[in-house]
Amino acid sequence: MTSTPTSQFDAIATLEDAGLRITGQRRQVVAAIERKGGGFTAEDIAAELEGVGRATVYRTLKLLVEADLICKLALPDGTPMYSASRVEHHHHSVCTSCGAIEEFRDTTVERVLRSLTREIEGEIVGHRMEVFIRCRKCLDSPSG
Amino acid sequence: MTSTPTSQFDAIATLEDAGLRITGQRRQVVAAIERKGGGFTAEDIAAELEGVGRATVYRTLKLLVEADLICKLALPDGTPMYSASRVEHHHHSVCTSCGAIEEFRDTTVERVLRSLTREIEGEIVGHRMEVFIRCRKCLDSPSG
DNA sequence: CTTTTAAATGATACTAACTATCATTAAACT
DNA sequence: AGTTTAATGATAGTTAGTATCATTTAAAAG
Ligand SMILES: [Zn+2]
Ligand SMILES: [Zn+2]
Ligand SMILES: [Zn+2]
Ligand SMILES: [Zn+2]
Repeated sequence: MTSTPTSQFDAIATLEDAGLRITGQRRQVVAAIERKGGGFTAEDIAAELEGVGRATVYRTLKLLVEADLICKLALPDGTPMYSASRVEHHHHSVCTSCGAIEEFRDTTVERVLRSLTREIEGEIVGHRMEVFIRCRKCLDSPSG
Repeated sequence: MTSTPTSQFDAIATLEDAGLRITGQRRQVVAAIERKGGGFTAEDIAAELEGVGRATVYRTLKLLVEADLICKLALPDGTPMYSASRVEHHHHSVCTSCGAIEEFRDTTVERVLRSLTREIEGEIVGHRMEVFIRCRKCLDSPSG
């Protein structure tokens, strides 16, 4: 992995630039996200940060999603997951066995989007693409 | 729209072929889905079919998703929506203003998938792509 | 450095979208 | 028609949030 890890200062600075107050709780949520690797749930964060209320965790995650600092996505069954954004525009691979989430960038996806302009009625305002995988770790594990 | 509408007989026959019992409730859920156009929620169906229990509606929708007769997808904020499948493998356009869902097929998306095999660690088992739009109806409405 | 003030927090209650339990009902096979 | 077993529905429980509102606190003002 050669991408730069998300810096706490970046996330905090972005919130600050948006005119939001930098509270201890928001610092804690951002720090917890940085400690997570691939993907996490809101409840993961809430459980880890006993000193931060559940409502505040959800409120902060929503702010971070709106600021494009994290992504909210769904497993095939709809279970919501969050994932820290490390590169600007990206898509996700999600392991259906262990839930591991990785980002990937692929310009061919964007090229497809441009070709869809002809097929789709209306104005395209965004898109989402998820690739479901069995990750290397899960493939290599004894349970196959 | 030139695609063939989903036939109730198809859905019922598919469930039957899977060894499931054809109950009055399942017929009613399938019929309700056929009456819907673009997209619907589980609660839409439950509210419309007063004679069918909510649990049964959710159970039936799950069966139909598993049989690929309907798709479950999410609005940008994660709100789950269902949409009848009319063509075999497809993706969705979702209007972020009114929630209207349309299917589209695009072979270039599948070509992208093949190219991703080189970029993504692990074995690709599936994918999902949603294009968010403002539909013609919403663009043409007085509120812009 | 205090004071001010509006944003943020947390406890609580509530909602949405399911899921589990289990006694009762009814497909479908004989 | 009788038997069996899947399916149903009422109820309660779970997960992932959102709304309310009294209390706290960040940060701007003095
Ligand atoms: Zn895995
Ligand atoms: Zn993209
Ligand atoms: Zn619309
Ligand atoms: Zn596809």
